[in-house]
Amino acid sequence: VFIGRIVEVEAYLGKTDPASHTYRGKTKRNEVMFNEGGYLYVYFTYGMHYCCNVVTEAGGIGHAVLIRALEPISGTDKMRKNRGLSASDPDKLLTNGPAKLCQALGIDKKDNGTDLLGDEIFICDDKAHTKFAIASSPRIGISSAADKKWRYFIKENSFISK
DNA sequence: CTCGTGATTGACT
DNA sequence: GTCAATCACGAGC
Repeated sequence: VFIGRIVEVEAYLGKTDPASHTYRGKTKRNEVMFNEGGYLYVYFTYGMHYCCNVVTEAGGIGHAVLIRALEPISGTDKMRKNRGLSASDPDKLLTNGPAKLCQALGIDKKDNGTDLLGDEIFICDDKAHTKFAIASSPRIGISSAADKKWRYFIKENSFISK
């Protein structure tokens, strides 16, 4: 079992956001994003990578939050194995990027559409870590709407991607 | 250390 | 045919 703290995310706002997969409407690939909030949207990109998003808003809206980085808490040995890293590599290499964290957690196509209220993959409140500074910046790896600062991350956390 | 490029699937024009 | 919300690796400073 894996535990990780979410330390970096990006917002994708459907029809109002040219960089969103759902900007041009519903397709077979992005249909999960049009579910009601609480589902996991996993997409495949660049021929070799998976990235995971948490669907938000009501059904039919098409908004989601891309999980860009985690701070590994538990299960790091298994994550290291999934990533093909050696024991001497630092933990920050395990999950400091959207495709890396999916590989570390073993998330792929089969997890697309997973109900986050189930017992396989879920998000919970972090009671041990409530005080932190949140910073924002332009999103990474996109070519449109680059002026929108919709990437949010925990300031000075060493497990973010940049 | 930074920078440039190759890998390679799926959906849309 | 083109483009995409990326990463790893090798070359060169």
